[in-house]
Amino acid sequence: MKHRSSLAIPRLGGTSMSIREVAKRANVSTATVSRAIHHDSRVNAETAERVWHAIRELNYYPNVHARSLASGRSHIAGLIVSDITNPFFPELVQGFAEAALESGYDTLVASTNYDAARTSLAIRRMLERKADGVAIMTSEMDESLIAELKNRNVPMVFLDVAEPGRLISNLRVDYADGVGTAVRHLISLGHRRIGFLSGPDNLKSARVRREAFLECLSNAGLAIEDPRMVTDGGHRIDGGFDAMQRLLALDERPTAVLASNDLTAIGALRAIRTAGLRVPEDISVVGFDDIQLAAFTDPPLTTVRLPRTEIAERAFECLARNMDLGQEDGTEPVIGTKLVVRASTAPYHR
Amino acid sequence: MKHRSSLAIPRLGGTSMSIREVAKRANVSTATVSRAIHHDSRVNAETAERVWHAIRELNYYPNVHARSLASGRSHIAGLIVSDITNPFFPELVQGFAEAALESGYDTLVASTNYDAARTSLAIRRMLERKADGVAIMTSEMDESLIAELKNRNVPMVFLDVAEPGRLISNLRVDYADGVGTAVRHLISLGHRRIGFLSGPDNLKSARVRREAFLECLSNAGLAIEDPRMVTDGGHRIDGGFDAMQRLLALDERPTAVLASNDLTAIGALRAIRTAGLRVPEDISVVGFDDIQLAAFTDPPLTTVRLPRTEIAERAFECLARNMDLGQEDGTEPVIGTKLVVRASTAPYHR
DNA sequence: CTTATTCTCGAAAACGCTTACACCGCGAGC
DNA sequence: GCTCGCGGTGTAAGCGTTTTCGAGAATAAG
Repeated sequence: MKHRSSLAIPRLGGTSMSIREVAKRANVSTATVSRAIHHDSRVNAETAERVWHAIRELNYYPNVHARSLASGRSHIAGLIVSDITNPFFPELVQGFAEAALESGYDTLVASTNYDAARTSLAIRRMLERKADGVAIMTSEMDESLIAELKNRNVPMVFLDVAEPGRLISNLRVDYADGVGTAVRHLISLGHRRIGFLSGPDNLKSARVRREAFLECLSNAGLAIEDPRMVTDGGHRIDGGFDAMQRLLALDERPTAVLASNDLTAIGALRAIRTAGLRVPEDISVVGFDDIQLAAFTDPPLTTVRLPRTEIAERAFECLARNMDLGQEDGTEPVIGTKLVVRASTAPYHR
Repeated sequence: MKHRSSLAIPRLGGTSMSIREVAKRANVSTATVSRAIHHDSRVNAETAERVWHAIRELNYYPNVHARSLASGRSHIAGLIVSDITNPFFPELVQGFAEAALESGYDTLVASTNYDAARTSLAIRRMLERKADGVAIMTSEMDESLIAELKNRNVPMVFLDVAEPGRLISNLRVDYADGVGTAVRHLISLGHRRIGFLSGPDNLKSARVRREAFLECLSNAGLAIEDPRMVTDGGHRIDGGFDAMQRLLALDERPTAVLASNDLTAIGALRAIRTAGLRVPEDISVVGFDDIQLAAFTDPPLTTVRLPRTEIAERAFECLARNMDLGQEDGTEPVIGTKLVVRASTAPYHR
């Protein structure tokens, strides 16, 4: 028994305190130290205090790898997003990571870049690192991949894509309501020819928004006659720019447009101005998401706020329910939206 | 010896393949399997093939926690940024994570939010997760914290804050050059009264940019007379807005301004327009960073491009040199900048 | 044909923690 | 007076790898 590894070979990482040193110092066994650390009620209060004292004195903190190996829990929460570069996501990541941290979880972020191979790799990483739970905030997700997680009993939470089930939750954003208030806002301003800059068709949430738009319009007796009035802006600035140009080229161009997200709206803003028109005098535009930037476009963008921080927190809550409380059921909280009226919309005139 | 843990208690995570099963399947010892996995040249090619075959058949992948525990290496790279919500960072995170992934590292991101407590916590997390290396892309970093990492021989790389040393690298951005070309650009357009919207004073890089600005101007014989011509925009949109308003209120307002970052410039853009003036006809503005958004402001922003992806890749390279190649020295690559001329600058007239 | 090398490989210790199980007083119940 | 239960604690097995050490076979050298 020639222990003392750290003495033999000064491994990378240097000498690090182990639970044994704490045990020795506190004059107890390693088991008791472990129990004290986990606030196990079975250890005598006095003993526990002695242990904590030693811990502080030695500036000890447990080796997470050993801990994970022994306990089977990694205390890592996975978060998969489509594109961290999209301004929608950083706040989401931040909120999630923060909530996770509060519960003692580290967050492993993966950005799929809308790419199947990367997505698959992302799941693989979650599996390898043995994430205790995974939040999947992207829709490009193969069934087989989530099956892999399901098989291993990894709790999951989705954003608007899956049905809740065992260990699976889903956040449902009330897009219909959001789109509805936006459209009604436009209608109440007197607009009748309203265009829509949709998102990529393979994105469920984008489809939902478009459907909601269409339905809302026909409910108001304004059903779209020209199908070209809804056109794909790809949820990106340049896509929005192009899409808006198409709308402007129409014989009967819209007097107002609703964009499927703010990036698209920003592109539209530029296209309109480039065409020599003014917002909101000539055309009103409303976005969707309310990214931070929306308040600083020119003019400031009227948009439907999608509460990212709330989404993030709810998402982690869902996971925590399964991870910490050991519940097996999934839930489906509804996320509300809110119209933020700024200066890119105005009454229709002329 | 009652092994079969996975049979006894179906732990969370389900039955997971272990190296022993592979060994059994390939008719070798676990040691050989381990060696085969690591492409150890000492294992016979034929045996290795047999092992790999078994691995594929069983869909086996190693338990990272066991691996980390035994090897002392976590294959986790830490990345600490000040604010992931700041559009400057997501690209950085993305680039870093990507580079890391290619070398088999997962990235643990921490956002300090410019807060000392959080920063301290971030370091702690890196320590606990035993990150093999840490990239520190924020300047609010206490000496004592980095000492903690240094003690444990964790390689580090900084962005413009530290001196390189043992296991410590530093990326040096050539701000002087960037600011220089921007100022010369403005001067060549005929501008003589040039204002500066600086960043927060506690940020080293912000100070450097301001100094460079001042020096560059005096080199050109245009030394600033009115100290109010350089004012703090806080590196944020609203800060830039306010700062620009202060500049506009001056008796002799500038005909061009250089902002310490793009966010500030965007705020300035709005302030100028709000004051009823036009960019670039009345005032030219140039930003710094070239965030994605800069191409889509109105007008598109002339700015100094700071290559974030390159920074990210270089940063990881620096760490990898120490982590993988085992070199002990640090380096200090210089990161160049490039002026991107768009439409927010124009010749001075009248 | 023996001895020294080189190749391959296996046994088993070690990594640092968790946890099932055993154990040891000690007051309570009969 | 003896068993029972229980709060507290220690012992040691086990988590799934990596890695040292040495053994055996095969090859090279003498």
